[in-house]
Amino acid sequence: MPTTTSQFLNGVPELLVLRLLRDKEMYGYELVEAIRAASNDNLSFAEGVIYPVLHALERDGALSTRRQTVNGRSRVYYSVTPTGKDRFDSLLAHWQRLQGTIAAIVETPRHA
Amino acid sequence: MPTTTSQFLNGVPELLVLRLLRDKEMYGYELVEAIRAASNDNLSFAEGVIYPVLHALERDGALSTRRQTVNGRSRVYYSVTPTGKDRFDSLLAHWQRLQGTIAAIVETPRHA
DNA sequence: GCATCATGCCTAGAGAAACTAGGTAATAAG
DNA sequence: CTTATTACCTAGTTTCTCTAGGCATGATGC
Repeated sequence: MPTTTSQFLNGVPELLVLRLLRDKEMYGYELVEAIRAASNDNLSFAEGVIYPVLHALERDGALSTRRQTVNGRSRVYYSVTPTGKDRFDSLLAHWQRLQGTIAAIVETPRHA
Repeated sequence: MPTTTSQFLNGVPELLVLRLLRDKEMYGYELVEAIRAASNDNLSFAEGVIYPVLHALERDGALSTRRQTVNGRSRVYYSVTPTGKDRFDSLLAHWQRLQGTIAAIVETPRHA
């Protein structure tokens, strides 16, 4: 059974990636730090989590890429496509709906 | 990639099972319906999801069982042990923390 | 000059969990 | 007498996070 840590995280990396990239394009390594910072160190997804998510989203047409070399290191900048925006909207709606449903159940004094 | 349905559900069955059983003991089949009802059909976990969760929680000492035959059909009633209550509390705290973190990020007008 | 660390990319394999798709059996309904 | 409902169960698939690496360049310390 789970260690009670790293629970509930299914789909969260994808949601956050789309959310942060919606504000501005970023490269993978930058995103890893951005998620940590935006969450006040509450959340920390390693590169091994983020890169596959980026690749999958790009494959699905939700992200587009642009390559650029800075200081001799090549970066891959990702930005959100219209498809990606739609995906984020529906993901977010889905999340909020779920969150509301669960809140209603756990906060009920007695079962309905 | 996911169909955007059935996302974010990691750990949710366990959370709801513990929550509903905290109010009153129930048997598996009943729980499946209870989750559907408590969520207004928003959530619907099949028996193939719920039964393994119940077995795992029992194995971990979070649930205790009582067998009873009603109308020739045998039911296995589950109730929450003190261990299970602790588990629910920490699971819930973990969920709420995550929920708050995500809410803060997605609701920020611009990235922090 | 040389080692170590930060930056920046990547993937393979493990592990965990939900989900599908069954199977068994008894009672109730048509 | 056939089908639906109740009630239990599990094996196998899928999907995803996570660990643990590998590769390469530039900066820092000694």
